[in-house]
Amino acid sequence: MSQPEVETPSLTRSCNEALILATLARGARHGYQIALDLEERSGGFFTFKHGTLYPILHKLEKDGLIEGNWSNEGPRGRRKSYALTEAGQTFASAQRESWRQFIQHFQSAALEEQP
Amino acid sequence: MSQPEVETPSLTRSCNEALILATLARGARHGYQIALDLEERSGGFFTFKHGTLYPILHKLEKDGLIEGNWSNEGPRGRRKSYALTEAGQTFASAQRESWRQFIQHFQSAALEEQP
DNA sequence: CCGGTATATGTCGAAGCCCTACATATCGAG
DNA sequence: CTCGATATGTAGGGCTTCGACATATACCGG
Repeated sequence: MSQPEVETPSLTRSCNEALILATLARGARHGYQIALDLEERSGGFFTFKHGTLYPILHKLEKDGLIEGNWSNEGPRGRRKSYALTEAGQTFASAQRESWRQFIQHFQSAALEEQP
Repeated sequence: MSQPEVETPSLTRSCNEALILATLARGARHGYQIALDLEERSGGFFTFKHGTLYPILHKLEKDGLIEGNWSNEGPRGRRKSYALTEAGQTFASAQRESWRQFIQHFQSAALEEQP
C-alpha cells in the first residue's frame, strides 16, 4: 500500500482508510473515539463497525502510517491512542489528491447529464 | 438492489454499476462495447475486466434494470445488445443522486483542508 | 489456405474485504 | 450489583473482483 491508488476494485478499503486518516489528522485519538468523531462530524452518514475499524487500524500501524500507544492516563487503562506518522501524513495527502482525481473522472463519466 | 444505496461497504460494486448504467444511458450497446466506450470516454481511467463486466451485466438484467437482446444483425451474430429499461433509468437517476450525496459527505469528511 | 489478432462472451477458483457474532474488561449510575 | 457505555480484539460467513481457462467468428497478411 505504498501508493495510495484510488481505483474501483479497492474503493471501499481506500475510502475507509481516507476517513480514518482524515480523522487522525485532526489530532490523535483512540479507535472507539475515531468512530464516534467521524459519525458526529458527518451527521451520522459515515459509521464504522468496530469489527471493521480495528483490523484496519492494525494494518495502518503495521504499514507505518499511524503509531499506536497504550495510554495509562485516565481511569481507563485499556485505550490505544493512534497518531499519524510523517509517512502517514505524506500518504494521506497523496491519497486525497488521488481521490480528487477519481471523483472528477467519476463525475464526468457517470454523473453528468447525458447529451 | 431495489434501492441504489451508495455506502462504503459496497462502493466498488455501486461504482461499477453506475459506470455501466451511465454508458448505456448514451445508447444501447453490447458488453464489449461498453468497456471500450467507457475506457475511451474516461481517457483510460476506467477499465473493465471482462471477467468482472459480464457477471454484473447478467445481474443487472436479472434485476430488470437492463434488457439484453442477441442481435443477428451484422456479420457477427454473437453479440448481446443491452438497453436500459424504464426501471433502469429510474434506478440510475436515483443512484446518481445517492452518489452526489456520498461525494459531498466524503469531501467534507475526508478531503477538506484541516483547520 | 493457414495462422494470428481482434472481436465477443462465458465461467471457475483464488484472494481480499466487510460484517455479524463471540469474547473480554473496566467504570459509573441506579 | 447489575446494566449500559466505554474499549478492544478475533473468527467465520458471505460477497465481490480478477486472472485464467474456454470457446467461436471475422479479417488480414503471407
